[in-house]
Amino acid sequence: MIPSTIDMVLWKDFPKGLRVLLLCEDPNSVAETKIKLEKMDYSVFSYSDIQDALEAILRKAESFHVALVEVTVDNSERTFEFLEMARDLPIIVISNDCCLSTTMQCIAHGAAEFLQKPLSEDKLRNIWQHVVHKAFNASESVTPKSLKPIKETVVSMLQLDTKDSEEKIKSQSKAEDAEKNHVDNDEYKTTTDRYPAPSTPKLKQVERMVNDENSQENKCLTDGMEDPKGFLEVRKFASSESKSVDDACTNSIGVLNTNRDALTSAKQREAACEEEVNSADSSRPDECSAVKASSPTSSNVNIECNLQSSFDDKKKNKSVFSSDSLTRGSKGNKKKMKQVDWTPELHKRFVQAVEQLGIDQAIPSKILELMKVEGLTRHNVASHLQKYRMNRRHILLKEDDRKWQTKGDPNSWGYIQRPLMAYPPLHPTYSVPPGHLYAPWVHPSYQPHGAQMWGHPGFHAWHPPLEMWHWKTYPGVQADAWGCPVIPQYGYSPNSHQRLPMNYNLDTISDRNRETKDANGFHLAEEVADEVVKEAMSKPWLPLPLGLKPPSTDAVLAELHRQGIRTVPPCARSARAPHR
DNA sequence: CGTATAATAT
DNA sequence: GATATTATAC
Repeated sequence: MIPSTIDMVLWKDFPKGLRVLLLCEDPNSVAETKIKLEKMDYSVFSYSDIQDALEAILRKAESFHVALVEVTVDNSERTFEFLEMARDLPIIVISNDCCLSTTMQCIAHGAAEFLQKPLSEDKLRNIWQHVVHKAFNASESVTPKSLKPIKETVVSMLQLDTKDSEEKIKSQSKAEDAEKNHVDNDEYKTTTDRYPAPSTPKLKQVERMVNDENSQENKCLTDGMEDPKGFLEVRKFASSESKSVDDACTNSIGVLNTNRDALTSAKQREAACEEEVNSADSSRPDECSAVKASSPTSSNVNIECNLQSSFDDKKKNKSVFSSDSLTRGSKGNKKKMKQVDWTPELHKRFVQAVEQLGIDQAIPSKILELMKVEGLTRHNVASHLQKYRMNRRHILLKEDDRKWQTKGDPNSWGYIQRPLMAYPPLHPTYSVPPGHLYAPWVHPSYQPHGAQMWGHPGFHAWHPPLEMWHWKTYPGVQADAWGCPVIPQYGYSPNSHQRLPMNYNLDTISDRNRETKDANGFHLAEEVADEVVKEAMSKPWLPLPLGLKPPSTDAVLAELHRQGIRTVPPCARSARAPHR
């Protein structure tokens, strides 16, 4: 299963021949930089037009290993778009502009680094580090093909550099073969950790990581895994993108990430590391691990957990060596926790699937099918659906209570308020009071990361428009509301990024969610209305929830009378019991 | 499939 | 120690 990395052909003089996409609108600048880069044996493909560069990337993304892009005050918007389009590549932005806001925005849009011009030789020479970083840290599924050889090369180099590593890796491979269904569970880590400490702990970590990566890659390849890009995008943004390449690569390629931020987030996701040792369920061997493999952070979880353990003995004892996990391993009959982390993205996919089906058609198997998330099981979906429904019910009941409380006083303020809307009217100027009717659900593990990531002192100086983050992370903002439909926001354009100024027919490529929103906007609205009506009909005793106009009292009485019903109990349970 | 409940995390 | 989340049993 594990490809023998030893057989890999080494990339001699590694950075040499690395293919660099260079994009500067100033022709002189392009030429100048190109020459510099070529002196360092990079292969440079230069463009002075964003669209040309974009087309090149989209035509053959794997032609490049890294992109060097100049941003200017004039082209920043388009450059940001470019960054988004080329997210899978490591991108270094260069600029004369040293404004923090610009820098931030570039990084936020996916740039790996922001280099101030003029470009020194040193700066240019080191751009390969970003390639390595990306090769290791991007999720398997979004890693451009061009970066895979990089990883292999680095792996090979590391192996050659360490005498006993090869053996260790073999051992690990065995361990993994034995446990190949559980890529990053406790036993796996425990097993590897049990081996005698090699020369340097850090190298050990790297090797382990490398192995993890390989195994995941293997799985992905053999599974022909689908890559729901929209789903992956955010996590990538939230985790690996934030890592500093300088920290990672300058000292030693091996120390991929030792900064505390990552460790902190590792703490938060420690749960993900803690897994069943002896996952008894062999009926769907690949699925459990595949979920993790399909998540871009999965490898990072491992990395971070490993790093974490080396930094934090207490945690290590708990998460890696705890008797608990060993016991579980021997027994192998306890519940596996957290095979699936319902990240906001995953949840969004879920919600979208549910809505696409309509609430009454939304059964686990169909949702699962629609979600197209590799490795997710029907059980996972069912479980989540259960929670989703309960939440939904809860919300509806609350609203109902409110209505009942005011039912006797049609003129009361509450009653007038009553036409409750699950979503704002399709009007640009309408905004939902946050948490008013339906509190948007934000995954607890998401925001802290973001906060940490941007929590450095300079951050608050530049206040990023909130909408921007929404756009980046939650294109269908409402999609994350529990039990609340995903609502297209017609006419709402938080900032100029939202609507692409460019004529490329590519916008849907980079932002699937926008596409979804636009393409399904009315469809979703219909679904919503449909669902609401069904809900109302199935629970006639409940108040009409969504601003549906109740029939006039006269009309109701007339109809009842027509059906022969003359007296109506105050709380008639069902209008569908028409018999006398 | 849907719900209840156990196991675990926070 | 209550609550939330997820897996699993029914």
